[in-house]
Amino acid sequence: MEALPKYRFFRYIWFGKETRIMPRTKQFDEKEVLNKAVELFWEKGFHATSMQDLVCHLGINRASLYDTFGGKEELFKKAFQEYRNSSGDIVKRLLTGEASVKAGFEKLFDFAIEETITDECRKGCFVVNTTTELIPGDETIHSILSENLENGASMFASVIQDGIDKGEIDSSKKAKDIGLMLFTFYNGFRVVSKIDTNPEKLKSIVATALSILD
Amino acid sequence: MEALPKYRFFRYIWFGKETRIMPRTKQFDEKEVLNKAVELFWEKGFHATSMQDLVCHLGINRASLYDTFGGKEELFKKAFQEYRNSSGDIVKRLLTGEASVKAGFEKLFDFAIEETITDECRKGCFVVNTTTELIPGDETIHSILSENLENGASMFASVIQDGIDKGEIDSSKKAKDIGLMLFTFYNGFRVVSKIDTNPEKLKSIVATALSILD
DNA sequence: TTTGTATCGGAATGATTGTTCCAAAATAAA
DNA sequence: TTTATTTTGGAACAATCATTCCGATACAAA
Repeated sequence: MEALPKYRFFRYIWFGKETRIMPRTKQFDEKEVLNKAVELFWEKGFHATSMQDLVCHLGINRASLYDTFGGKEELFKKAFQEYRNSSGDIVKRLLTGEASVKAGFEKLFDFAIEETITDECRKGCFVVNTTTELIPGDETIHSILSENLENGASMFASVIQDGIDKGEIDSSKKAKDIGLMLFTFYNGFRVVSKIDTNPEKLKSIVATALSILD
Repeated sequence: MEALPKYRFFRYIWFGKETRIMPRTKQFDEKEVLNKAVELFWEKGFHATSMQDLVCHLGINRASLYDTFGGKEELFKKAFQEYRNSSGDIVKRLLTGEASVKAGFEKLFDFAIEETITDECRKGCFVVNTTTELIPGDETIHSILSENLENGASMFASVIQDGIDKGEIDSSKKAKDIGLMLFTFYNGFRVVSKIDTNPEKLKSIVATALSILD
């Protein structure tokens, strides 16, 4: 026998007026807890992270976790979205905040190197990790990643096109092609820098890749 | 109380002469079964592949699996080694079997594209997948991946150096730097081609990357 | 203060995890 | 054929998995 649905704020609906009674408030900051989930999924990936891990590290109760974020998959997707939002903003800021196109790309890769040497547990890039872990698999994630690829490559391309328009970059070059290529390279860079964190080596790799802009 | 070790071929050892008795032989081809394990781990990764999955797809018994390959981790490492051996051979053959350096790299990337459009389940590259899944984590795997990076990049570099020596590539270029950069790009290419399998798009990305050899 | 309801802590659930064990079948040498 | 020993199939195992449930607690509104 199936249970009846549990209606919240029963009296409010029943009497049709503002007699809603507010219960106990949440005892944690939802954003803060979500950021902790980001850290954990980012480091270990979806499958290797257990709900037990999350309960331990998030500092909130099991039931609160389910009530607030849904199940494991739902929480992962929220955490992933949170990461994409914040890291997307950072990438845009780094790339467009410099005097020249090349300086922008250098800033972006310097930031990735900084993250690599700072983060002693080598989490890499959450998006790249998720790409290799969850394709093939979840279709929702796949379409998010497709959109991300599209946006990232076209962001790269538009910055380069600006450089071409300003005469900063040779007009024989194709912004779209180079943008897509550098975005692809960026993905590889986040893979390789999980293996080898030597900053000089990483800087040299970046310099060689960015020579395509000269 | 700990169990005594089980000595195999007991009588042989005991009497010190060739009285060994041969038992029942294995009813499966070890190499064949290992290749099926490669397929499964390659597609799903280490954590998402269960022993139950393996028992189902390998077609051999649970006990045989443990007797022949050890536990899950041991089997994964053997499967991973098998993949590295065979794919390493392929990469070397593709890269060095052409008339020019650039043609070699084109062959290599064409092969990757072919694999991408042939394999409808988008497994990508087992090595790249393993890098992002198991770092941070297993130190044995990490050192194998370090060695792989070293070998791959220096193979790329030596091919390029040959091209420079033959006057095929401008002598102002540094083989080691370009080799490392292209190897990094290759990693990214295997990530991106999990998301987008459009062969024309992929070919265009490769062409742009390889323009560094001109 | 009373009241109703959401949060909380933790136990409970059933499914699945990796691994081990054992009796029965199989087989190469004696 | 007998013998010794491994392979094999499947049950059994304890641990862990994601999820649900429930009584106690806490709190905003009445």
